Amino acid sequence: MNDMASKPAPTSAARERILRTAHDLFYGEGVRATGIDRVIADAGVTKATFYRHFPSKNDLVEAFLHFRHERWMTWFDDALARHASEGPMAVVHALREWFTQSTFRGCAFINTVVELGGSVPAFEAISRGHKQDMTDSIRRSLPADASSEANASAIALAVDGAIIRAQYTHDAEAALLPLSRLIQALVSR
Amino acid sequence: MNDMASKPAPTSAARERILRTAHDLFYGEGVRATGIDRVIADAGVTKATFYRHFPSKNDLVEAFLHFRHERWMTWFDDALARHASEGPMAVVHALREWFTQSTFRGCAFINTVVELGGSVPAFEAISRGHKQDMTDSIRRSLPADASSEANASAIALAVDGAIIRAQYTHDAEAALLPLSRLIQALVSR
DNA sequence: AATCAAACAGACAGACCTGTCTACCCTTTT
DNA sequence: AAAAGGGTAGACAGGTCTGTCTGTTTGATT
Repeated sequence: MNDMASKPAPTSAARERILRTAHDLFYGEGVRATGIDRVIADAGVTKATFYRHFPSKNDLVEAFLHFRHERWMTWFDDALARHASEGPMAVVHALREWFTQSTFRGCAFINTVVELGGSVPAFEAISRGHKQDMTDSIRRSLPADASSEANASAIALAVDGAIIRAQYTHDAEAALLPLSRLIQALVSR
Repeated sequence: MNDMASKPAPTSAARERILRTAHDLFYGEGVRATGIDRVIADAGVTKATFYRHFPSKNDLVEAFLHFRHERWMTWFDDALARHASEGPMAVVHALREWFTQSTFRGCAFINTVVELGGSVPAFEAISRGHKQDMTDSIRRSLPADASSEANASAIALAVDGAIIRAQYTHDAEAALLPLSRLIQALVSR
């Protein structure tokens, strides 16, 4: 007997379309600014189908954050590897790729925490996990010595500052230049 | 003759109450999360009175940002002066005062830009002005040499990162420790 | 061929949001 | 005394939001 009969398919064409559509809208225009109806219309599904896969909007937001995490970390690790020859400056060159994209609108995790405040603690926890993973990636890109842990944490903090600055100035270099200065100072002590 | 007859009083008890109420709600719960009705109820005025002073919600948000700017910069300059004996670390001690307040919920300007996206360019411009003034205050707290300008810009970027980290970790020291490390590295080259 | 899950189609409820409008009151100024 | 500005009180319009519901069609498995 199968007592999982009530669960929808864990994966399906409709579910994928909903998730990808939600990703583009939530990231590009904001979670709060994007209504469920808009996701449904753009994904080309119906309300019943949508609610079969995602019982509430919060469930969709959570799926969006996980999806975004996978996507972003894969890109970030790859970009750091491609710029490994730049040493500790690899992160600056990686971020430049991101900041200059026309779709850039800051960090999805920071944005979501700011937009929804502390009203959904689960989102904050997911965001902390994301930032921890980002910090670990940065640490792995540094020479492994006694200070790499603390340096990675400091660089990650500066990266968040750079993301925010790129977001409100719409100027990648205005964010990357001070970031370079900070990293340079940190690793050349 | 008085051709300003149609303008409401530039200052009045009701207007002050609306603005202070809006400040607490907009900062504490978010601009988007706070409805006009809530501001009106908490301020103890009526809708007609509210709309006499602020023709639209956006007008109130703009007044809120100016009010917040005055309030925050006054505190920040004072805090930097009080911790001047700490040298370049003054900013860390100043921020500790803020981060440990129970009402701390990040930077009102970053939050507003993130919440409303680019939908209201005026808010982005006000936020850039605020960050410029913050950077200038930081610069004035540093020894005036050839690198103070660039250092202030870098520290301001790190401060934004620290604000964000304090906001999503709810842990002041988790933000202040890496910030200290960055500043220390920067000024001790 | 029968069955069943998944998707389609779209009406509907109930809440909340911004902003308008009518009517009355009180205080200050003229 | 009268006029006028700022306030109280609250109904109302028109839109948007999340989420529920009824019923139909399609397609794959059995």
